[in-house]
Amino acid sequence: MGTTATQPSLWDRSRQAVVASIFDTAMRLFAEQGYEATTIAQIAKEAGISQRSLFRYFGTKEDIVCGEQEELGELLRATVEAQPAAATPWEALRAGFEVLMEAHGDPGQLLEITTLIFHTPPLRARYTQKRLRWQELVQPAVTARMAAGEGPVPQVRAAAVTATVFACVDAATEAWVRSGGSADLASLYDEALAAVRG
Amino acid sequence: MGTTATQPSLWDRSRQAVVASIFDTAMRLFAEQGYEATTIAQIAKEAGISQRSLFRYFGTKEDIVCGEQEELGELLRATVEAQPAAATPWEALRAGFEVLMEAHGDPGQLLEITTLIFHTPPLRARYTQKRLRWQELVQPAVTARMAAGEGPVPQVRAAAVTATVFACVDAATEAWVRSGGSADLASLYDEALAAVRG
DNA sequence: TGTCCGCTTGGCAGTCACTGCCACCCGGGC
DNA sequence: GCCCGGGTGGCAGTGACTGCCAAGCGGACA
Repeated sequence: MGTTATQPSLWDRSRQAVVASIFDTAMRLFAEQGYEATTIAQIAKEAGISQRSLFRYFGTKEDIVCGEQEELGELLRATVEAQPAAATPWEALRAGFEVLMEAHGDPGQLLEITTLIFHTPPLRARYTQKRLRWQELVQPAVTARMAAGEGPVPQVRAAAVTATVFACVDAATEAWVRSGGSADLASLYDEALAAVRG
Repeated sequence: MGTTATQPSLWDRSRQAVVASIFDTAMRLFAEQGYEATTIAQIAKEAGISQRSLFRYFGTKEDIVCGEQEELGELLRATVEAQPAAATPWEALRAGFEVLMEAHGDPGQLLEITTLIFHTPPLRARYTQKRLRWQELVQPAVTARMAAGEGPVPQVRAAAVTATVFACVDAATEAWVRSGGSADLASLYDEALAAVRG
């Protein structure tokens, strides 16, 4: 997919507009009444769209909030694999997450989304499930970097390293949310990893 | 009766019997047709109980499989807190999981349950969600052990250590499932943690 | 023994997320 | 003017789950 730098295409444009409209409406309602108390019917109505069409844009209610993770996973994988061969898995993954953080435009909105996810159990479950997919995506790169100079790497070892990095990202994100977004996410991550590996 | 620890109470007994009957029926059907293709109505019918009552024993379909995690969390917390004060958080948590593994009677059934969970995304999401609760339970004990001799411990650090241990348990469990139960779970865990902290 | 009481149970109707199906509309090519 | 492909809405249905209420059942007690 890296080849086709997909142009806006006028058709995508309107699609993006509809998606954004649904998303904004939903986030407003979630903030006003809570996630569970807001029904799909209500979101569709206020966004001026049929319930049926809403499900064509977002497969599930959870995906209205957690949807964009899909694309970001690919970016993470590509970034990690693009790191210099000399980089350790830890360094490569850290670089990957650094890019992800920059990739998100509005930091205020990111905080809003993340806070909602971390305070809503079913959303957090979905979020974790998608991050599991990310782990599978970067696993090959991690395995390759761990194999440098030595024999084959047991899957457990690569899986453990990957999962640990994600666990630290999680701990850092939680602390970031708890701080109301005032703390520095990258510093929190470094402190988390230092506590583990230090 | 003599010791206050467990009161069979005759009433609990029949409850346990009903729970086991529902559980066995469900696991059989899940194995035959898959988790998603099996409906609550079908489980209730084959277990000879009304749908309404089934939901009184298991709040959700997922809890039929992931239900017993609730009680085990308390056992984990108690065990970790009961470790000698000199034990590091890593040692205390490892001891906790060791007890958990022994706590489960039938290892074959444990493998069956775990395999099902790891192969069914919504179940795995639920499972992860419950393990998050375990993390909250043991967090105080971890914090206390990290504070030994030093100043207050930032929450990120304790959360990172806890989450890392759980990540390694997860990696080990996945490898264990992949091996069909033939590998040794404790050894896999040790190897996972060594890959991270080594 | 009969009666009351608390607890469990089952059925029923309703909600909500989500899906399949089909009829409809709308812009562009011929 | 006609056709046609893709987006859209409505509608009925499924499956998980909940609230409500009436019925059963065992024990306590007179």
